[in-house]
Amino acid sequence: MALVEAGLDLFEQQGYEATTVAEIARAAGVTEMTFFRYFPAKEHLLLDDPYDPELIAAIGAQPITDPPFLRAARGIRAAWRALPEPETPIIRRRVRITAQTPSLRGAMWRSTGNTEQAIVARLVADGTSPHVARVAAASVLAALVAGLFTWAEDESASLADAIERALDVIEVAS
Amino acid sequence: MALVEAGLDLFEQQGYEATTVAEIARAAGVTEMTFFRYFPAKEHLLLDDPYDPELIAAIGAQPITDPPFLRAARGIRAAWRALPEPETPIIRRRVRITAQTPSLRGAMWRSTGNTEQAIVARLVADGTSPHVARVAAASVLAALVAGLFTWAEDESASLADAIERALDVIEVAS
DNA sequence: GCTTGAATGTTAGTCACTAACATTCAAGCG
DNA sequence: CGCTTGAATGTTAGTGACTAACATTCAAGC
Repeated sequence: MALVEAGLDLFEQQGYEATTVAEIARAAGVTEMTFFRYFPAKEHLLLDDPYDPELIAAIGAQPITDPPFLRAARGIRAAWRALPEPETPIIRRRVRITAQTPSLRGAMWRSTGNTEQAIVARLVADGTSPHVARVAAASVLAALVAGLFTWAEDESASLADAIERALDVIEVAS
Repeated sequence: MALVEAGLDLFEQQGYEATTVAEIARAAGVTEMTFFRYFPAKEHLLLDDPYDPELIAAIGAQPITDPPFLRAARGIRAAWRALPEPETPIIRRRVRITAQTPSLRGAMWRSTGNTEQAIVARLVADGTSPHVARVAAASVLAALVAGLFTWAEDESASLADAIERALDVIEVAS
């Protein structure tokens, strides 16, 4: 989509906040109104939601004898290992812009809400108490996001490696 | 401050998004402009930033032989144990509204950015690599926030206990 | 050729937030 | 006691994200 192209270019040149939706629309040869028909908000040019179903399944497949926090971390690890490396160049640009823009970091966190809910539901269904599940889900997702952000800024790393290394940090007991 | 009172009341009655800054100002007998002189944004009625210095010191005091993730978690635990229980009723109302409003959850995450930076800096100064430090800080803070949210909705718990229980979840190796 | 439906445009409005300028009013000083 | 000054507040006008109602274009498909 031309809007994504235009948006990424402008964000990189001028910064996210300094770039106007009208500007992006104009650069894509289209009206502001049209922008909002494709994306519900400016931030959705950059935020895409990921692979929930695989993630949840992988968490469910962890040995139930492990504590919930470890099941969540190892589930995410397994799910990412199984995933094909996606078209990283665009993703990297998006994540990099997100990592550098405070308001987008917040938006990203908000947008992982669904994933968080899903992980909590999975853990609770396996017998974990809700408040434990919430902490485990939030904390593991935070690690994942931190890994993503680091990856975006470090040109040399592969996505899969970055995620694995992030999970290593929190799986202290492994 | 009358604005905080008015804001909390209105948010609880109508929800955060449905409440207008002008409304809050009017309820406090003041102008919209005045609101923005006291708070840089609507969300700052609810978000206050906490006890960074104590936190950082406590993390620095952990035995350097522990992995960074554990040092961060145990530092936060120690810092909170040492803190007096603050005027919880208002804090609980604020956190509850925040927990229930997606955009505020995002804002909260963004506003912990400073704390996160500070923790990262402390860990890095103690010899941890930046990317490991980032993951540890993000993940531990996520657990803390999740604990806060759970506490806000569970009338029976004490703040300190809620935090301790949240940290228990991620300190699997303890 | 005509109809219909999807994509796009237009206009007008709301709300958060900013900037420039004006007003009030209560010390504090000569 | 009048004057000055400075802080708190108000006024006006604007920008930018986003919404809603309505109009237009235009390319199938009959």
